[in-house]
Amino acid sequence: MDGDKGTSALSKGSKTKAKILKTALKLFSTKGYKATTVRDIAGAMGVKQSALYNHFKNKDEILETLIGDLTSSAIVHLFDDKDPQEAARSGKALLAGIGTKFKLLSFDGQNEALFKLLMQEMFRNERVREIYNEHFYQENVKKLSTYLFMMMQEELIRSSDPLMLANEFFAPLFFYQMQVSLLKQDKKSTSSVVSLFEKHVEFFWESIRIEKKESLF
Amino acid sequence: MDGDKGTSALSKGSKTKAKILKTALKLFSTKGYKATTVRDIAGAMGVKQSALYNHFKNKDEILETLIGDLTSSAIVHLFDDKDPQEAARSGKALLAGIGTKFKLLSFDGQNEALFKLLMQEMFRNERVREIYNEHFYQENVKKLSTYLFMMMQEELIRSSDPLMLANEFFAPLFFYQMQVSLLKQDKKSTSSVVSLFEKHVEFFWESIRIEKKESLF
DNA sequence: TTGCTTTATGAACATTTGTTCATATTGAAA
DNA sequence: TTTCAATATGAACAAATGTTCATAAAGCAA
Repeated sequence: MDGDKGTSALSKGSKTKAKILKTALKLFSTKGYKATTVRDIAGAMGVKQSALYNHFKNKDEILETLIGDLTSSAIVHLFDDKDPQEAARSGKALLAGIGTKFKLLSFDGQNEALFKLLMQEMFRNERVREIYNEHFYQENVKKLSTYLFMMMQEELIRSSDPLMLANEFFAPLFFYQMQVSLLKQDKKSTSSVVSLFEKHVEFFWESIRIEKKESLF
Repeated sequence: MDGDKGTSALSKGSKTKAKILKTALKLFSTKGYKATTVRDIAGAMGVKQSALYNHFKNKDEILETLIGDLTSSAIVHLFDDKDPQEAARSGKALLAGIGTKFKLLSFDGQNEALFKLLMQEMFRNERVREIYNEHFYQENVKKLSTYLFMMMQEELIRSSDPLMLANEFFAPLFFYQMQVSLLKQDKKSTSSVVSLFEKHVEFFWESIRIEKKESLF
C-alpha cells in the first residue's frame, strides 16, 4: 500500500504524494506544524482534506516523512564527494567551497523551507533535535576537524584545537544562513549578509594559515 | 482594571499575573505557543482555565506580554553600563566579559526559556522577528562594531571591517547558546560547549590583536 | 463583623480540527 | 468498451480548544 507501484515514470499517486509534501513543507515552515491544518494543506492544493488520507495515515505522518527527508537534505552532506587527502591539501579552497555552499543553500527555496522547519521543530521534537545534532552538526563538524587536523600536519595552518576551529568555522555560516532566512521572510535586502559568507571565510583563513614567506623562500 | 493597585508590595493580583506569565513561558518554550492550551497553563498552576481570564484578555495577550518582556531581557542589554571610551580601551577584557555574559545567560533558566520562545516564534511572528532583529541583533552588533572601531584607532587591534568583525564575534556566541539550550533539553552534558565560549574569545582576540613586541619594545 | 472589590469556579458555548466512511469519480489494463 | 483498483468528494463525528458568564469564594477596608 505504501511502496512504489509504477514501473518507470512517476505514477499519479506518487506525484500527488510529492505535491502534498511540497505544500505541507511550505506551510509548516511558514506557520509552524501545529498551526497548519489539514484543511490548509488540502486547500493550497485545490483539493478536499479527506483526499490526503489516501496518501498519508494522518497529519503526523506527513511531518515524519518531511523530517525523514532532512537526513538526505543537501546541507547535511557538505563533504560528500571529497577525498580526505585531497580535501585537506586544498586548504583555503576547501573552506571557500563550504562557505559558498552555505551561501547558495540559503537561497535555495527547498533548503530554506527545510531549515525553517528544522529551527522551529528542533526545540519540541526530539527526533528533529537528534537529526540536527547527529547529521547536521556532529557529522560535519567532525569531518571538518579531521581535515583541519590534516592541514596542521601539512603545516598549511597553525597547530591548535581542530574541533574548536571546526566549530568556529561553522557557527557563523549557520548564523548567517539564519539571518538570510529571517530577512527574506520580510522581503528585506540580504546583500549585507551575503557578503558576510565570503568575509567569514577570508577572516577565518587569515586567522589560521601559516605564512610561507620566511620558512620556504 | 489593568494598572497597579497595591500601594507598596505586590498585591495578590499582580502576583498571580506574574505566576501566569512564568508558567506560560515555561510551557510555551517547551511545547510551543500554539501547542500549549489555556488548560495546560491553568493546570500547571493548579487553577481552572477560566481564572486566567481575570488577568488577561485572552491567550494572545499572554504571549504579547511575554514578547514585550523580551525587550527588557538581559541578553539585549550586553553593554548597558559601559562607558564607550573606557570599554574600547579595555580591549580583550571587553570581549571576555561579553563571552562570559553569554555563557552565564545560557544557564539562566529565565533567559533560556525566553531564548527558546524567541527561536520558535521568530519564524512566524513578525513582532518577535522585529524585536530579535532590532534589539537583540542590530543594536548589539552596532555597538560592538563601534568599540572595535575605536580599538582600531587605538591600535589595539588590526584595522579591518568593524561590522564584519562584530558579526564574527557574535555569531559563535549565539550558536553556542543555542547548542547549550538543545543539549540541556535532552539532559546531555554541556561541558564541551561551555569551553567553546572561552575558546572563542581567545581565538577571536588572537586573530585581531596587534602584537606589541616589535613596535614598542 | 459588614460591605465591596477582586479573583476563582463550574458549566456551557461556538469553533476549529483531525479523522472516518460510504459513495462518486477517475485512470489505466483487459 | 468494460472492469477494477486508486483516488477524490461530501458529510459527518468526536474531541479539543478558546472564551464567556452567572455565581461562589476570598481578600481587604470600614
